Amino acid sequence: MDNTAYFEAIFEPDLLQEINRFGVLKHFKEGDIIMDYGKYIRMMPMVIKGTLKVLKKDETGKEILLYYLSSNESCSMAYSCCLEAKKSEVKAIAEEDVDLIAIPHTKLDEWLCKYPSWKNYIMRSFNLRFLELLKSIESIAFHKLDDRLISYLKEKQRLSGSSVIRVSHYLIADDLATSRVVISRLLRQLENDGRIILYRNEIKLLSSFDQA
Amino acid sequence: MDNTAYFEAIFEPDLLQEINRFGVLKHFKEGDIIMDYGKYIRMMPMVIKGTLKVLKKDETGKEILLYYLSSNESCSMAYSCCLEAKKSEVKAIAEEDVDLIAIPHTKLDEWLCKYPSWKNYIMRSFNLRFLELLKSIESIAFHKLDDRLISYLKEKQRLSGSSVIRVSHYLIADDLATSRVVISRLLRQLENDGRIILYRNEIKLLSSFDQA
DNA sequence: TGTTGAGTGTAACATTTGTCACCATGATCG
DNA sequence: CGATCATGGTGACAAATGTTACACTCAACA
Repeated sequence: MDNTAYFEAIFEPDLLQEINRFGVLKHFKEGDIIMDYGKYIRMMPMVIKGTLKVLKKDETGKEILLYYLSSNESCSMAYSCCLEAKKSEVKAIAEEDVDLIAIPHTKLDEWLCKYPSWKNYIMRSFNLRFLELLKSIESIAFHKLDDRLISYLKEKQRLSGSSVIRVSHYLIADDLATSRVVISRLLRQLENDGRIILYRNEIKLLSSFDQA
Repeated sequence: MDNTAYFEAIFEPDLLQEINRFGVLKHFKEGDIIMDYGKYIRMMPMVIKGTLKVLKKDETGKEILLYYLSSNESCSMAYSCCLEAKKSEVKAIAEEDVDLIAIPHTKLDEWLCKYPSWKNYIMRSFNLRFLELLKSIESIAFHKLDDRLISYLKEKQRLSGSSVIRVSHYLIADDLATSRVVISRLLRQLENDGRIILYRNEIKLLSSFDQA
């Protein structure tokens, strides 16, 4: 196991041992479905490496991106579902290759009382999830598609660490719950404004992109 | 204190005593602001009586309704904020007269370990809040305004227990983050379809309203 | 080499939602 | 009674987004 430095910094040794003993290390490849609608949730995932995205769909099957989960983050929504063995309302897909530790829900509860650092971690995770969902609502409710597209591209840039983004117009349209034609139209506009350059399956953000 | 039967049913006597000792009973009148943007949160509210609504606003001040909180429900978003003494991202207004018990955050933590029924209550609350936010996202992202208006009216009907809803077009427009003219237009359409009757400050849902 | 499929550009049009302007009505209060 | 204000009805138009249809390019591959 690598990349656990963050956890070593915030958890006491006893807890780390328990995580090692009871947590189940899982690997997913880019595109793998980590959690799907309607499946029962019995574990909470802690992401060690990589990024996954969390989606919600409507009755007709159209999906929208809720947020990303990266290294050291957890999906506490999963935790709150464990209690009553609820079915999932969301889907999670590996955006890149992902390593995560799945913690069984019996331990989640036990550690809550036993380790203050665990309780803090969980509470911070709850708070982060709420904030992400609120951000998502704000974006959908108050911002026009062109703004949302720009935010989307910036987030991709941040996650990949590169200003060249490998993604098709179709995929963007799916994540923003609109159609490909609309996205192509807006991207073309951004290109005309000299903020990006479009290639096949690739978008290059220019230095002028960050304006406004 | 009245209307605490629900809590008596799910909490053990010891915990009820503690709630009585450390919880602060507060009253709000219809329209009172219970929590506002940017204020620090140090308590978690448990609603005893009445209904309050929770809003989020954008930079320009436009607000949108997130969800309602009614009897026996708690805002666990507040709880998760307590840990780091965060500022509120949302506003809460009394929809009708409200009685609630405010629990100081030190006790929140303490009881989590001490009383399993409290932990269950809190976890269920977290889960409910997540589900409400997801419902809100689904509504905004996937449904047209006419559907959202219908859902809004149904929710009002459910909360008031009456098919006569006292509300102005302006208020609906605020809650749905749109303009009065748009709402008036859609309501007129619903009236033409024979599903509602419009009066001043009042909307009557007909029996045909529940269709489709 | 030719075929196939995914990705993209683009026009034309429909629908939904937002905005502005103006008027009408009913409530309140001096 | 008359002034004022909140509420809501309506037309006209603008802007944003959705939809359909079709052409073109590129990569993969038989």
